[in-house]
Amino acid sequence: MAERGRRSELSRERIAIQALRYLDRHGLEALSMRRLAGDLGVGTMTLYGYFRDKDELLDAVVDAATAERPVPKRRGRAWRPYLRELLVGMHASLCQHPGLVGIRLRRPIATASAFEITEAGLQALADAGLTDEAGARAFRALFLYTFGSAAFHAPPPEPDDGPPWRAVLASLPPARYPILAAQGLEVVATWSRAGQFEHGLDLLLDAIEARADQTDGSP
Amino acid sequence: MAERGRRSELSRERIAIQALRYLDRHGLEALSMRRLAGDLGVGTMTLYGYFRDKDELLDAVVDAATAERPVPKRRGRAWRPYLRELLVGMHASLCQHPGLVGIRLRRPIATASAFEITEAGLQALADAGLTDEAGARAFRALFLYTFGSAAFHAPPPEPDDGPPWRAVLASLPPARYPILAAQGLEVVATWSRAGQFEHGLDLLLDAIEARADQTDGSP
DNA sequence: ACCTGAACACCGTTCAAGT
DNA sequence: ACCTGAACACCGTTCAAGT
Repeated sequence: MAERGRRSELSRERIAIQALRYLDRHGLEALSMRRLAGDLGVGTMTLYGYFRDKDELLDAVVDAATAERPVPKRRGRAWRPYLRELLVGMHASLCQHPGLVGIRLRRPIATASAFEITEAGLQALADAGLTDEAGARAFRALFLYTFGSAAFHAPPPEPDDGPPWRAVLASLPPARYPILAAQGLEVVATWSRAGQFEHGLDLLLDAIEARADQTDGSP
Repeated sequence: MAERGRRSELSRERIAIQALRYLDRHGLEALSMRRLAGDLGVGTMTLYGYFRDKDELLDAVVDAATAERPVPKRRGRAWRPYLRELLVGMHASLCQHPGLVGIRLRRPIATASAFEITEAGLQALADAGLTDEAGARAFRALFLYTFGSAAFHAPPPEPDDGPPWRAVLASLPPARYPILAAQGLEVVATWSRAGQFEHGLDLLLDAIEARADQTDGSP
């Protein structure tokens, strides 16, 4: 009898890709070795033939997501638009796969492919005229801001009962919270509006450019 | 017979403070209802008389940590040094209690006490001359950068086997990673050096100040 | 009123056994 | 070689019972 044929194609990569799909659909909390194995139509312990433990599998999931969106090529662009594209892409990738944030938070990923974006960013900042140290610090700041933005991008899967802030904002005593009591809803709406990430990113790039000009000694 | 007397003082606050201590010592992964109850010398189910579920307990832990470090008073200071102190304090609090990062990441906290720092920050930015929207966006950028910085501050409890990057950095092919292959260790060392957080914070404040001056119309 | 043991439906992982 | 059921030491939470 012809089998479904799923098991015959089992590999580290196939398992990681399926895990990423599971993550996108059900979230990090729901991803267990037992459920992933069931999804793949194999016994739970089969997965341990491909990965030492769950952490090693999650590392492979991060790599699978990284491979999905290669670091863009420079193609002669100026440092600033290129750097901006690097980080907008990283932000989009993390927002597309929100589960990755939790994985990378628990234990920083240090693989060669994870360093590709770092290399590209440092190169761009060197071209901008920053010293090695200023470039390293500036890229780290951009990375941390991008990661923080993605971490707070969406209350993962359940906005069930309306905006969770509304009741709290309405209850703030105006004497102690003059701004939020009056305009809290607008403030919160601004935060989740499109362009918020890019706004902060452009602030950082403004400051980096200003310092680069200073270092250059040009007027 | 005189009991140890621990149970008689049980309250939401006492439980939350003990949970925070447990979190600091053993990390978020290790904190279970069973172990916390054992720590307090009560049965596991006793905790459910004070909190509906674990999430509600974790919210109380965040509040306990927030109460520990009140939002500093303005006391007539200029907007920029004050705003800087607000965020340096938040960063220090998150680094002092690394488990809080994981809690707040899973589900944004929206309590009145969590909004205190927002109110203070928005007030400072209004004094700087930013519009309501620019102030809301700038504060959000500062908050997200600060949170991201704290999230990557320390690989929680185990740097066991030396720097985890060393081997990976040494293996990067210089042709594709010219900067990191040559100076990877210095780059990574710069990231974890004291002052990295403040460096990025000052970049953001520089850009905010520059835009504020522009809005003012002053030369 | 306040507390709690037993039980249920889950985890990740080890081990010894299957083919 | 590759796969896997049973078992172990855990979870959060419900329920019914204790005082």
